[in-house]
Amino acid sequence: MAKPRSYKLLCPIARALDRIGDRWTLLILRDLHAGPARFTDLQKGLTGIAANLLADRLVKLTEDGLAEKSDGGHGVTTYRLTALGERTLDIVFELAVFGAQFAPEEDIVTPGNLRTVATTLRAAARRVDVSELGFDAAMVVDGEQIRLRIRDGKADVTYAACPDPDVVFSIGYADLLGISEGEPDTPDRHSLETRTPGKDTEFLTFMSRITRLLRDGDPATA
Amino acid sequence: MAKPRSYKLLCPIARALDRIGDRWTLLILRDLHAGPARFTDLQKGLTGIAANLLADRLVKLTEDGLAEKSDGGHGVTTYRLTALGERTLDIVFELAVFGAQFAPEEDIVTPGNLRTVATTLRAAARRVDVSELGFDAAMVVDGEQIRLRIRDGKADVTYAACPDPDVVFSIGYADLLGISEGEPDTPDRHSLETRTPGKDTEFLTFMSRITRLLRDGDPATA
DNA sequence: CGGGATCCGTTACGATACTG
DNA sequence: CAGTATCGTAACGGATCCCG
Repeated sequence: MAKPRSYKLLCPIARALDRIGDRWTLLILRDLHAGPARFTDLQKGLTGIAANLLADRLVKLTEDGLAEKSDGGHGVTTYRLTALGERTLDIVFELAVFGAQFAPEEDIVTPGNLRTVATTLRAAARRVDVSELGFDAAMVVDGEQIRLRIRDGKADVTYAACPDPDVVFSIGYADLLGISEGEPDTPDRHSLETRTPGKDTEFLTFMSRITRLLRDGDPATA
Repeated sequence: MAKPRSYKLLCPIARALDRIGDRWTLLILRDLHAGPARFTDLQKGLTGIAANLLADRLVKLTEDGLAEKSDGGHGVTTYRLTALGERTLDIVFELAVFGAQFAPEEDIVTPGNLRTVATTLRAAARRVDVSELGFDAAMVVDGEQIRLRIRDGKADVTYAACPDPDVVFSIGYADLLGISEGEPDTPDRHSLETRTPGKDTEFLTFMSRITRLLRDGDPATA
């Protein structure tokens, strides 16, 4: 890599932007927060970022110690965040809260996968109190599975299938976003299947805290 | 303005980046968080951003409702954040915490003013408990004045002179950053002048909370 | 002098094609 | 599948000029 543009300022904000301020970089981090991903997974989730750009960004993220190659098993290589890279989750979360205020463009392109949803949920879940909750939920958004595992006061959200879930929650992407941005939820916008009695209530409690946090941006009011 | 690049994604993170993801934009917001600024103030604080870029960015920020022109008095026009623009402070703060972990470049360029310092302090101050504190402090960093006004549980930090301060705290920019990033403070790195007896202790309490927050990124431990 | 607009060379981006 | 190579286009960066 030739040395890229840098602000060369002492300011910590500029130092951060030198690492993650390039176009696409924060969206790549967003998708990586959903769990390890292959090159092609990332390319799909980012709606057709040019392959050379994705390659460049992954090299830079690796050089800066935010991401690394890992063995995904079966001979495939995956990329995943390092401990340093994980620390961008708070930035990503604040961006999500801020961005939710704006109306989407007219001509939306739909992404090839919904890693983005898992990341937004993960970021929000880390900020709400789940101390009295415990369940495994499969969240099915437009047919794609997101695994929510709540236990011991910690929430783990990953873009992956959830084996043996307590509840299965199905919803469309547009409905989910709308609800988390303040639109009223109605029974026809989602379906909830309970496999372990009582866990549905816990799940709904969790979801209501998440959506309130995303709407208000402030854990204190959630 | 011709329509600029846009991710055109439904994802709230992408919607945020469509507004503030362009190069320089977040640094402009950073400087605006320190208070209303003239075109030239911004140009100085950003170490010589090209004038056309700054003009473009200000137009876009205005169109998107994040900033607006205002009358700075004496016939000068200034730019300031709107209520919507103010909401980027959490993003800027998370960037500062994240960026503080990285060593600065070898060949640093020094900015024409230290608005950046006021913003970082402002963002951090908003997250620490100041309920039992109350003072007006003039913070002099490399000769530039930052006003800290703490009262009624709220902290207001602005890049401006502070008339009649309770304490005057002087320090160099590099020292201030170093201390807030974990280096030990020593008496020779700063000077503290007390004009209202007792307020120096309050000020030092405040500063220790701020630096701990910036170092750890977590208010709970501060 | 502050607040830009214009011009132009350089760099980064984006789309497509191609390769191990 | 996981990238590399090429190339046209758009954005950036520096300089200069303009206007009140």
